[in-house]
Amino acid sequence: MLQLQLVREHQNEIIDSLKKRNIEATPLVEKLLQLDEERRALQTKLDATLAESNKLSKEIGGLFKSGKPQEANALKEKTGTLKEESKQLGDDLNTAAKALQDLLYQIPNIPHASVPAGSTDADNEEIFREGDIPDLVAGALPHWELAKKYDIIDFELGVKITGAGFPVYKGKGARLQRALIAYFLDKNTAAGYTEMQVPHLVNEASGIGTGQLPDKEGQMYHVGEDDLYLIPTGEVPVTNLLRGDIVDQKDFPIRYTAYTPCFRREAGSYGAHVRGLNRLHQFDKVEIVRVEHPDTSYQALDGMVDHVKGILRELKLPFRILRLCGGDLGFTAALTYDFEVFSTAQDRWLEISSVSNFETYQANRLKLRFKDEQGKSQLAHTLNGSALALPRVLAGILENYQTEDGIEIPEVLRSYCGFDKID
RNA sequence: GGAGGAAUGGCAGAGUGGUCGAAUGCGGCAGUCUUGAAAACUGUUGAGGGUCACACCUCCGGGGGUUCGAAUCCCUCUUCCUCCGCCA
Repeated sequence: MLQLQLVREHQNEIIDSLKKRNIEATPLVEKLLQLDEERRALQTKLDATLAESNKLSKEIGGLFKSGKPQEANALKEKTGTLKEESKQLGDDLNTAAKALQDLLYQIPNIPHASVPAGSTDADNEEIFREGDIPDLVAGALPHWELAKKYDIIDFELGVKITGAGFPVYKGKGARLQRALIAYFLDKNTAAGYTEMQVPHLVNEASGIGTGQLPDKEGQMYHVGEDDLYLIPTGEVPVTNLLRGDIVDQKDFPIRYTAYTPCFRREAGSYGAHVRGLNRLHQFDKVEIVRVEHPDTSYQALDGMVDHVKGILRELKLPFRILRLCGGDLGFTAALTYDFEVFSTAQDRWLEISSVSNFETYQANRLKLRFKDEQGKSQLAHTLNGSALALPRVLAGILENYQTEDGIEIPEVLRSYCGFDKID
């Protein structure tokens, strides 16, 4: 959520920036500022009314004490009208504040200056590429064929017990999953991230804090009876650990990592490009989250990008990094880098990590602040990224490491797996 | 799931209808003393709105009510604790 004061002071810059998202925000912003003025006018009026009635109450108390009940009762009459007035003003204020809030929820984050204009993923800007695309044997298979051939992932079995998009990992496939999780967590903790285990269901306040709610309910599984949501990403519970906190500046950087399963309804996405592990309702991910001082958050973002690079290098997977264009940028992000691994057998790039700076957008909803040198509270910056999402990394490994007599396990994972080949 | 108790500032903990945004202690910050530190002493120390700055307003778990006036009384929800039941 944008800060109102910022909108007031930089109305035109904000409208300009939002054009990168292909949003004509002028009417929205104008309405917002108008509501804001209304709200403040109401607040001022209400405050004055309350001030007067507070004053009268004190006088009445004094009169009763000094034994002048008639005079006190005369004053009581007056407070009656004030009470009605303040009740009405209070209701109006709530209505205005609610309308303001609703509108504020509809405005996405302002893209960072470096975000390229554009409308689709075709407009994303490739900023880095590394790794050799392997020459595969003739008849190389996509991962869903490999999964069947070596009996390591069973999609049909998942359909039987739950539905499409809930795969069952078997034998060496299951072990490889566990190995990847352990390996990622080890890499992240070695880089200074504190490992956390967090709930996989969250309440409404958490969903609002990181921006999944309101409006994006449809993407999450909702447990109606208890009004809880299955997390679509570890970002939600991990970032919300600090909701409502005022942290000490000395605590920066705050760095967390967590493994969680992720649950996504993915309503309406079907077709050939979602085969196999490419798009699932339940998948595993290791997330990294940072809370930073505004002055250093972009350095932190670069650090996260380098960290993910390092992991992909060790795994020896060919990858590229994209700077997302305005049209492809998530609602709450100011700047996002996507990592994609090239899947040779599918002959396409697979997104395996997304690293973003949300600046104060989430922090404003979370009320996540810190004390600056002057002792004043300021909103912190929040960032997060995948390090990494498992299914497509697995797909990339299976497809790029296949040989005629089995799938090689990347060097760095062998000690975690306890085997060096799937055959 | 059943019965009872509780929820106050960073923490502990007073406060049962008026002058209480709230005693006191600890912690934090600043200072005095000291070569320096500790101790001791002095001062200071919640958040939000609003204002050029004040004034002023709101907040004692959340919501609603009673009252001229609520941290304090009533209703309700949530959470925590104790006991019972169940249980990995």
